[in-house]
Amino acid sequence: MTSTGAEPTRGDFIRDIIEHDMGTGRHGGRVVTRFPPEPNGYLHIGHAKSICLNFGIAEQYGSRCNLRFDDTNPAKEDVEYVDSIEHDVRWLGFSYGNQALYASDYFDEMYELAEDLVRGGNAYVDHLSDDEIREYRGSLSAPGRPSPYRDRSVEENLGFLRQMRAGELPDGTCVLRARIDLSASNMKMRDPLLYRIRHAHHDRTGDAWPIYPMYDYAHPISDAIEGITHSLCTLEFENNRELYEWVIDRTGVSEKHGVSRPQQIEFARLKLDYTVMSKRKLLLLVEDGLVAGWDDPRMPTIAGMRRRGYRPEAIRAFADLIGVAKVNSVVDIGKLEFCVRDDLNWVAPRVLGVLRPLKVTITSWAEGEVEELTGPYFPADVGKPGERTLPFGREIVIDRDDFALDPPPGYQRLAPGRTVRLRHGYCITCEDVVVENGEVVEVRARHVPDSVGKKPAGIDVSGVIHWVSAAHAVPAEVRLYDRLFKVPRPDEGDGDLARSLNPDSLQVIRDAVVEPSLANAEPGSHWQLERVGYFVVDTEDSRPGALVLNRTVTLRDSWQGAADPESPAPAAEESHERSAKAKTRPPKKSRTEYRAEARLRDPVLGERFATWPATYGIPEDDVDLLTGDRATGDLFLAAVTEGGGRPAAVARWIVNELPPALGERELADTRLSGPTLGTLLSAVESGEITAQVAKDVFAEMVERGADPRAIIAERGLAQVNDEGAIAGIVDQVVAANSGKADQYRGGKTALFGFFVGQVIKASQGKANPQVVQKLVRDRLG
RNA sequence: UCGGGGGUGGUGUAAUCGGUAACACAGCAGGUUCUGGUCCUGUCGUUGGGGGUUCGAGUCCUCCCCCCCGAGCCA
Repeated sequence: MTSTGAEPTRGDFIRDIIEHDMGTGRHGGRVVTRFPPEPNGYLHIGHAKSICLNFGIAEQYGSRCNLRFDDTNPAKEDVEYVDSIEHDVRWLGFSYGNQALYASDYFDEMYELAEDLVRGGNAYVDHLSDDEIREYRGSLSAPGRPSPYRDRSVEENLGFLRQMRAGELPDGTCVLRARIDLSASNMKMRDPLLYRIRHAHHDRTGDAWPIYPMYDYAHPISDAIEGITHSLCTLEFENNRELYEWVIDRTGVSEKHGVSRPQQIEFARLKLDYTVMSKRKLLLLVEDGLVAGWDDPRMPTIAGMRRRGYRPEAIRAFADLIGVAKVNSVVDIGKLEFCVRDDLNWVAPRVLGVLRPLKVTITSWAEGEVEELTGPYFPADVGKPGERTLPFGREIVIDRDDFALDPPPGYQRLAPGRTVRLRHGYCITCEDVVVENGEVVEVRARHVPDSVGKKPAGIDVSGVIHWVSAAHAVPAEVRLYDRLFKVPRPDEGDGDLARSLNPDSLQVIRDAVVEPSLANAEPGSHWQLERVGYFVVDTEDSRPGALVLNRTVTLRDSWQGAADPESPAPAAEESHERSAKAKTRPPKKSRTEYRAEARLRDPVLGERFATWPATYGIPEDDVDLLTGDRATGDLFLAAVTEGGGRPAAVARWIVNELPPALGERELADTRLSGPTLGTLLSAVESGEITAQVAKDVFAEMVERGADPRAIIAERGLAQVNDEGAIAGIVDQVVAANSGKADQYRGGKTALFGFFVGQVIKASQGKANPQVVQKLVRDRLG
């Protein structure tokens, strides 16, 4: 396994859609995406997922992904963020042409289109206050009502809009609203705001604009202007899609630019456990001084992860690992750590460093004598070249954790009387210990002569430990980072972030030492301190002579003796109570209720519902489904009375097979007739054709009103019952899948369905399934 | 007058036409190893629940349950 940066990206539902669009030529074979951050905060790992998705698709199709700043709200935005965002995107390894784009570049065109909307009666200026607008908008379960200003003349509206644009009106005086539908069940369509007045200075347009467009207006237009084909956003914008399409449609902006209309596709945003992802909460951490800044190595920001020592390759591998879907999910942060280790394993040279030094005197080694040992930078399995020298002398230091007076079972380190190997060096045997105030302050040991690179004969070596020559040790400050929060879901509960913080998320060790080869390590360089973890030389605080190392991630530690204080999250007892938010929402009406209402409105349906169970002897559940509308019931009636179908069979077929055959169509829009349905079902019941074939025929009947008899006759679709004929197919299938046949005989009986399926498929659905089953069973015995 | 989107192992994501529930992480058990790392092997599952259609259902029909989103002059 290698670092996964170059591995092929797995398919996902978005790429499926794109593939499909390429096939149908929906966008003229083009794929153009965009990443549209608002410059009001730093990018985090969640954005990284979106960046990898959008830019990854562009790379995959050899096309383009635009970086476009959604700078439509000057009150919240800042150039500081623009710079950091551009830097982060490039650091992740993506490029976006010559320069970043800005929604504000399109303000002129947006305004022109807004006037068009007014002229076309599709927008109006509303003088209601914000409170009134909210009130007039209604609620989730009650329709809104129109503003008294909704029906002013085009001329009046145009006049007000131009006053707004000219800066003649103070903030809040009025707004431009789309004129759609105050009773829409989608709240986003209840005459949404398009422009609001903001006498604010904009970083790019200066004071040129006293009005600014809303997201729902600016976004689709920006996409269209740039010729975006697939506009990917997160799930919470699903309700906005209808409005997105309305704007594209009513402004005609795509047609004006001669491009296909962009389509919005939503996917689930990334959630990670043991961290928070919302910009607001991250800002809170920074402002409250809970972390040292946006680039604090504990932050899930790209800047923070970079400083922590994560490489872009790891982040991209992570994005690839977690995939893209529409399910709200929470990713285990261990997966990120896995990607980081998997990446660093191949790039970080191995060196020795001691975090909590314990002095070891090699009593058998002459004072002042130094031996230059050598050690490769990489283990054999990584197989990269390079080595450095490791001076060894009478006095060395080892980690306190690597010595125990009273070693626990399974301890593979140093203890009184035991021998361990010093990594790349001699084996040493502990023969004495100096204790002061109950604490071991020095270990005295003898070295085993001639044990470098050789197994010492007759001596049991407990393990291998890391060490540094005391005389040559390079002092270092080591910052041990751990997850910022101690609970898996800091977002839940009362939301008091401070109380969920992990008090041990940062531990600073000032008296660590590392081997001399690290003395001039470059800021930003990655190292593995063997047996300790991966580290990066801090880019901000490390100085020549004052090394600062950040722990990027620990090594995987499978030693049970290693006390692991991170107790796994107590499986949050699944509460069967509805969530607080769910309770505030009105209940949905079921389909049963809709059908019942339809029957109340239409006495004919009501009568059918009441009498059919007895008249035709079919289950009430089926009757319910047949009597929710006239067309379905009429079809049933015709199939039974005119087509001679058996009522129960007709009902079952209409209930189970009609909806999928219909797809998006309405029954009334098809040429399906009751009598032909009756004919088809009689053919099935008599054994003339198989159910499988009947479904295919039925699809054509729905599609083009075909006559089942004709299709069956023309194509020779009669059911095949002849054992000899079927046995031939069975033999072919078994021969073609001899490996699977062996597996089956070996006990993998789940393959039975596979073989039956293959045979039936080979017979084009005509083979009698019971006969096929019997023969397959006989043949595979 | 409510509407929209979802539910596959502990976790994330797959599964052509309805036809072997797969891959990875984590866990557990071994093996290799001068890192308790890496690597290798094995092990762990009947798709939220019920009913139905079908020779065969994660996939189709149906009822129920659960979760998420929407009433900013935020994005």
